[in-house]
Amino acid sequence: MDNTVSKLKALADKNRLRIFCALARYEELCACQITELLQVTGATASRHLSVLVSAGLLKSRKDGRWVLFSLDRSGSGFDGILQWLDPEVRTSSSLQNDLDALERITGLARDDICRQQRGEACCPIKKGDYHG
Amino acid sequence: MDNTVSKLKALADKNRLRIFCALARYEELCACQITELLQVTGATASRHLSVLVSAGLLKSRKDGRWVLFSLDRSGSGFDGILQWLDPEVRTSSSLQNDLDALERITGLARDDICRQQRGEACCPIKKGDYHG
DNA sequence: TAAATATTTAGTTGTTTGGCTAATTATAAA
DNA sequence: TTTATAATTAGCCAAACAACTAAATATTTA
Repeated sequence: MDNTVSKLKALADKNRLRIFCALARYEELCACQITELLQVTGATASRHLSVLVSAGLLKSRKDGRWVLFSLDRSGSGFDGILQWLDPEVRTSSSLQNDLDALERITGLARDDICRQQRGEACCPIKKGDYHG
Repeated sequence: MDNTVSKLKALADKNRLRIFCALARYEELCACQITELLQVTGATASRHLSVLVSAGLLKSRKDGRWVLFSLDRSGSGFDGILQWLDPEVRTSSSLQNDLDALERITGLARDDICRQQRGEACCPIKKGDYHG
């Protein structure tokens, strides 16, 4: 039962539910893509992701510098969760907005997302490129 | 979506999940029976119940002095919730304990439950009964 | 090996929450 | 109509939580 409460608590937050729904649509997303979707700091996104992983709803794997997250479908009752959430998701305009945003985000190179999150310009002048 | 988050928040508490599971088994329970089950004050039980009602998971009706609560099965996705929670409930020993407790509680007269909760003895001497 | 960088962890702050007691409301009984 | 009482609301406190910034960790590239 404590396990079930953990899962419910993990999903009972708007931003974490957005993450979960995003991953119901996109097989894998990295931390910086989630950060971009939620429009919060990387630290905040990371903490939300760790809550979902701890609850057994997400799993993660490392790919070089990036960490990729996906749904952990092995948990008991997982299909029930999806069956419950699916109709809610379909009818939520804010979650539809997220899907639009994700289409853009997944179309970008991850480096560019991170660069933008650091507040740098899109195409900074690299050392040696500027011959004034 | 806010609606969905409300439902998840409502269920994401141990005591509220216990209430929900109790009502999945017993068609109707009054506030004092829930209070007895959770072993909290009546005020606390009442607040938990109101959270569940506000989220659209429970409904209530008045029966004289008592208020009876039951699952509100009309909400969208309700079956999905039950399908998810059912296997979790079956395998939880603490929820099984609750079912045992409920068997006892539902076997008592509601007046007796309330009297006990007020800290009175089972069969108090009524005014005029004592001729010392 | 040194510098850059994606992610996580630590530490802080304001808000929410779950419990209690006391006061209030609504119904039943005397 | 007064008293008793089941339930709710108000007000309080400690614990949990979500967000941030800054520091640490791990990996890649120069």
